[in-house]
Amino acid sequence: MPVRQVRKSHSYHHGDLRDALVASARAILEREGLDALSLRETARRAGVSQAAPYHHFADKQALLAAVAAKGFEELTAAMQSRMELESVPLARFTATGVGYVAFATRYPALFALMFGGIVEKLSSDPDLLTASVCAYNVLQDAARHALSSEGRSEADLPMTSLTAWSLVHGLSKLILEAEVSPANYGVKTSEELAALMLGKTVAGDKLTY
Amino acid sequence: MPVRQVRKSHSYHHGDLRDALVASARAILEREGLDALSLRETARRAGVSQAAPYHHFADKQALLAAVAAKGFEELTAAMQSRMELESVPLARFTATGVGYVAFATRYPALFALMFGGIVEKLSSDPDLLTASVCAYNVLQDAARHALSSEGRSEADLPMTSLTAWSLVHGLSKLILEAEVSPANYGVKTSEELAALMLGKTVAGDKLTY
DNA sequence: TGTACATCAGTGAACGCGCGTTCACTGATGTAC
DNA sequence: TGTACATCAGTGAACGCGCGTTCACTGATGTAC
Repeated sequence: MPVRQVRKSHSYHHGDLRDALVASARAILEREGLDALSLRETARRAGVSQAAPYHHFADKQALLAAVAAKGFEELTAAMQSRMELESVPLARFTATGVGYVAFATRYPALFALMFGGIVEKLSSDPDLLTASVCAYNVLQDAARHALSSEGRSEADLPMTSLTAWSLVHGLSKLILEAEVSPANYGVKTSEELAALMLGKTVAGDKLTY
Repeated sequence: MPVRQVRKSHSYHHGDLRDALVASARAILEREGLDALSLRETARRAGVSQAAPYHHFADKQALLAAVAAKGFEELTAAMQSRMELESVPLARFTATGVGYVAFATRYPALFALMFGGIVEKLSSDPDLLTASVCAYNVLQDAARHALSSEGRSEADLPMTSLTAWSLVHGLSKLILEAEVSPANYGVKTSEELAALMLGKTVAGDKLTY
């Protein structure tokens, strides 16, 4: 006997409305953008009345926080899966960056929600905080291994991580918001551009920052 | 005889409402943030009826575009004034980056307006396009001189500029939106953090990207 | 096994809100004669 | 120099809109007995 009822059709109760609302919000984000993301529209998409979400989220901000947390989980997975394609520490490190840019440019509105200052609860929502810290840790762990494989001091870790994060975060935002186009740099996709840029910061198998 | 009437008090006509509206919008941005920036509130602050702005701007977007254009002019000035404090090409280059971060973190909401995808007319408003291109040119010119002073090929210019831009843009956004704090890196201000980061990408008087 | 009942996830109507924009208007200005 | 008039930057009331949120409610569910 399942603890949680799963999607019984024609039932008065929904089954798993919370997840469905997060999914609806996500769908609106990707199809219509951030401006179109309202609680009412989210409820509409989930086939439920406008008041229903209040049984699962305290307010709109709480829904947004849940969507953002989901985004950070996916970002973590995107970075990890790229990293696992490589074996050399330095290549694994740059792969996390390529994964970051690939995720950002594939889900622009979600990325904007995660980093655009829209979610006010960043630090107060524990799930969201955890998810975002996890994502950062992927990058930082990869940086740690890269540094140690080059015999460099662990004292460099914070700045090396911050520099890498700035590079990929900045590139992502510039592609999304400042009309930077991979085509202007002789490549087709944003991940190729990220790989190209990160490659320039590596000289003779050595990390330059 | 002045072509344009300047601020006659108690006059029915305002004198220079267009500039006053841009200034009001700017003030709202800095004090209350982007969410509080409405056409009505802007008119209120300028001491004028809610319909008055329509004699100077086609719609809200046009006002936003004007504010953003002003922002790019100030960003250009901020980068230039930093650069002019230095004489060595490489130092002048990194100085533009420090100026960029200083501007971004001093005027967070304005910076968000300039780069947050809020202004839809980025490419269609010629003043805005010009202003943003000017800002980019400061950075690119500094990069060109830095490269040439090191005897490197001008072919590297696009990627070097993009890398520098990504670094400073990313750092700015991370400070503003991801709770990155200069204090965690042993410095007090965001410009010190920028200088520290950019310094790490320079090894033995050589640019590493 | 059957029934009473507490629980709680839904409903749908309503609230007040500030917004962007439009409209017919009016007062001030500068200019042609 | 004085006056008629075109121009245009203002006014203030009104429009419709979708929003977040609240409310009393109702139907479905699981459980104690």
